[in-house]
Amino acid sequence: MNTPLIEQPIKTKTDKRQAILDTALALFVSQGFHGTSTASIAKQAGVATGTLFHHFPSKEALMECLFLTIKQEFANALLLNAHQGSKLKHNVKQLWQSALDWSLENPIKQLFFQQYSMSPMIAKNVRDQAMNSILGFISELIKQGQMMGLIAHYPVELMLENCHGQYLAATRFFIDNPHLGHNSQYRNASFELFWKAMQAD
Amino acid sequence: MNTPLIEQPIKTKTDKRQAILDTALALFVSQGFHGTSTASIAKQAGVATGTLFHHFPSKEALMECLFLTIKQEFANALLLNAHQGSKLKHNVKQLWQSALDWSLENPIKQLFFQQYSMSPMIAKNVRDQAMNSILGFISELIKQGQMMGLIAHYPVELMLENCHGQYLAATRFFIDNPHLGHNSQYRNASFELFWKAMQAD
Amino acid sequence: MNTPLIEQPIKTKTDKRQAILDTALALFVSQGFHGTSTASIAKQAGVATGTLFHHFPSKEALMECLFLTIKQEFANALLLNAHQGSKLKHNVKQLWQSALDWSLENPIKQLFFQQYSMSPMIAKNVRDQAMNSILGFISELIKQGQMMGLIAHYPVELMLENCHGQYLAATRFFIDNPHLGHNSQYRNASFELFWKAMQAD
Amino acid sequence: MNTPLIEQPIKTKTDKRQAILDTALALFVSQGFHGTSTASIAKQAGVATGTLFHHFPSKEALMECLFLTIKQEFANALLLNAHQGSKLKHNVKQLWQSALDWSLENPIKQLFFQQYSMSPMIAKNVRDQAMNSILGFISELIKQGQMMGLIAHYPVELMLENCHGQYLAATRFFIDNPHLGHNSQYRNASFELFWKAMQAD
DNA sequence: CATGAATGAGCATTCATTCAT
DNA sequence: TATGAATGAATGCTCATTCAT
Repeated sequence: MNTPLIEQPIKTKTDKRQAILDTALALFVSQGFHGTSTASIAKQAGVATGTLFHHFPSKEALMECLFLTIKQEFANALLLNAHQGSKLKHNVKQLWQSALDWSLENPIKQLFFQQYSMSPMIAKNVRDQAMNSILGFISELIKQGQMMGLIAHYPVELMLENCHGQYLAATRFFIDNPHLGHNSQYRNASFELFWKAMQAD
Repeated sequence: MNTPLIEQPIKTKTDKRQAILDTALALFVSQGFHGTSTASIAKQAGVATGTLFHHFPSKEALMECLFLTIKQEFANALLLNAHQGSKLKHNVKQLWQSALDWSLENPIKQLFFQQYSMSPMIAKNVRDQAMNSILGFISELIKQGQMMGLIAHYPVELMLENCHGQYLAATRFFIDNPHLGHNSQYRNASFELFWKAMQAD
Repeated sequence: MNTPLIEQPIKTKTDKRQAILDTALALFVSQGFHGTSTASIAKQAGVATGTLFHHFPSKEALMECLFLTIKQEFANALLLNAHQGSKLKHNVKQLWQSALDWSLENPIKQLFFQQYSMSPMIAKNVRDQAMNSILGFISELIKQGQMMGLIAHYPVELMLENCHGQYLAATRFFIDNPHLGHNSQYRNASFELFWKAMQAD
Repeated sequence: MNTPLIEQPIKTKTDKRQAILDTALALFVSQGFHGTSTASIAKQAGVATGTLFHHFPSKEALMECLFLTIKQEFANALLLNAHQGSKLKHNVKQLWQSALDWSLENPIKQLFFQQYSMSPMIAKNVRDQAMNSILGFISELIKQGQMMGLIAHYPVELMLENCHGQYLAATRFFIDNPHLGHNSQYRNASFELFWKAMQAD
C-alpha cells in the first residue's frame, strides 16, 4: 500500500457491502436484532441509509445473509483442519480443538451464534439448512464410529443434538472466561466430557 | 352500577394479572418479545391496555416477572421429586427424569426457556440469579459426587455449563420429537449420554 | 351548552375524528392523495400522528371513509329535495338544480369527486357501490320516463353514464366560473343541454 | 469494444427513449403515477435508471411529454378523418365516430386520459393548452353551427365542457363494455344523445 | 450516450406509555 | 382498580435524482 499524497478514504463497492455486514454483526451481537436500527448500522458503517437497502432487500435479509456467511466460514474452518487419520478419537479431538479455536478467534461471531442459532429471528428453514450442512458431516462421523465399535449405540439424532449442546456450552464457558481459552487443562477437560459421553463403553 | 340479578363472569384482580402473564407467555413464545405488542397481550387477555401497566411497570418488568415465576416453578418441580437416596447415580437420574418430565408437561414454558434463557432480553443479573439458584444445587451435587469418587474431577464451572448444555439439548430433542417423549429407550439414552460424561472412570 | 368560566378548547373524541376527516378532505383536494402526508393531516388537524391511526387503520382507509361519507351526504341532499310531482321534467329539473346547488355549496367536496370519483386511489368496488346506490335511483327515473314515453329509448346503462358525464361537466364549468353559479341563463342552459339529450323526440 | 460479427439486437437512442415512454404509459395507467417508480419504468423498459434521466429531466417532465404526445396523436387521428362535407350533422357524426374508434383502438391511451386529463398531476397550463388546441377546433364547429341555425344557442364554453363530458362518458362506457364497442345500436345511441343535446330545436 | 451504485430526505406506520374519566 | 383514547418519538423502507466511470 503506497502512501498517497492526499489521504483519501475510498471505498469500493464491495467494501460498502462488507462494511454493512461487519457493522451489523457487531451491533446485532451487542444490542440485539430489534435493538439495532438500520439507520444506526448504515451510519456506523459510513454509508447512507439507502445503501443498506441497495445491497439487502430488508433487515431480515441482511440478517439471513450474515448468518449463512458466518456459518459457512465456520464450516470452512472445521473442514480445513480435519485430518483423516486412522484413529477416530484423534480425529474427533482435532475437530473439537478446531471448533474451539475458531470460536476463540472469532468471539463476536461465536456470540452471534449463541444468540441467533436458535432464535426465531432466522427462518427455521435457513437455520436447519445451515445446521444440517455441518451436522451432516458430524452425523457421518458418528455412524462410522458406531460401526467401528468406538462410539456408543444411541440414536444418532439424539447424539447430534447432544454434540451441539455440549459445543455451545463449552464455547459459552470459554468466552465467559477468556483467560482459560488456552489453558490445556480446561480445554482437555471440555473434550473429555464430550468424548466420554460419546464413546462406547 | 347495580348488582346484577344474573351472575356474570367477573374477573377478580388476581385473575387479570394472571391472564396477562399467561397470554404474555404464549405470545412471547410464538411471536417473540419484540414481535408482541403490549396492546395485543392486553387484548387477548381480555383487559384494557392500561390495565397491563397497573400490574407491571413496563413491558420489560412483565418479562422479568414471567421469567422468574417460571424458573421458580421449574425449581420447585425438581426439588419436589428429588430423593436423597444413598446411590448418587440413582438420585441424579431421578433429577434428570423430573427435569425432562417437567419440560414435556410444560412445552410452552420450556420453549420460553430455550428462547430467553440466554437472550439479552432479560437482564444478565436476573438471568444469572435465576440460574445460580438452581445450578447452585447442582453444583453441590457435583462436588459431593467428586468427593465420593463417583464423578470425574474436572473444573466444576465447566461441568455446570456442560450439564446445562446437555439438558437444553435433550429437551430440544424431545420437544421437536414429542412422540419420543415417553419412549424409554430415548429417555435412557439421553441420561446415559449425560451421565457418562459426568462419571468418574 | 353552558358557558364555562374559563374558555377551554376541549375536543371530544368525535371532534378529533371529524377534524382528521375535515383536514384530510381539504389537503387531498389541494395537494392530492400522495402529495399529502399523514403527518401533515395530523398536524393541521391538531392531533398527534398516532391519533390518525387510532381512528383509521391506514391512509387508504381514511380516504375510503371520506369518500363514502361525502357520497352519502350528497345522496341525502338529493333525496331531501326530490319532489315526486306529476310532471317528470319538472322533477328531473328539481333534481338537477339540487345537484348543482350542492356542488356550489360544497365546492371542496365537489372537487374531491372530480379528482377521485374515477381514480384508482379508491378501490373499484367501493367506487361502484357508492355510484350504484345513487345511480340506482336515477336508473329508476329513466326507466319510468321511458315507460311514460317522455324519455328516449336508448340503453339505460349508456344513458346513466351520460348523465354522470354531463353532471360532472356542468359542475366543472360552474366551479371554474363561480360567478355564473347563480346566473339562471347558464343554469337553465346546463339543464336544457342535459334534458334535450334525454327526452323522447 | 470491437464490432461484433453477429448482429445483436441493438437499441438505437430513439428506441430507448420510446421504450421508456411506452413503459411509462403502461405503468402509469395500471399503477398510477405515484405508484410507479422511475426505477421500475427503467427496469421494465430494459434500460438503466440513469438513462431515463438522460432523456427526461424529471419524472414530471416524462409525464408531461407522454401527455402531450398522446394528445397530439389523438388530435391527428381526428383531423385525419374529418371531412368537410356540407352537412354539419354528418360531419359531426364522422368526428364522433373517429373519436370513439381511436379510443377503442387505443384503450390504454384512453384510460390514460380518463385518469390524467383532469388530475393535478399535470400542470394546469399544460392541460389547458392541450385541451384548447383540440377544443379550439370544436369551438369553431359549434359557432359555425349556431350561425347556420343548426346548433342551439347556449354559451359556447358551457357547450364545450358538455361535449368533453359526454365524450368521456361514452368512451368510459365502451371501454368498460368492450363487446359493445362495435355494436351500431349503442354507437348510434351514444351519438344521438350527444347530438340531441347540441342541436337547435 | 449509458450505466447503476450511492444518496438522504421523506413517508406510513407502530407501540410503549400516560392520564382523565 | 380499570379503562382506552391520545401521544409522539422511533423505525424500516422508498425513491427521485446524481455522478463517476
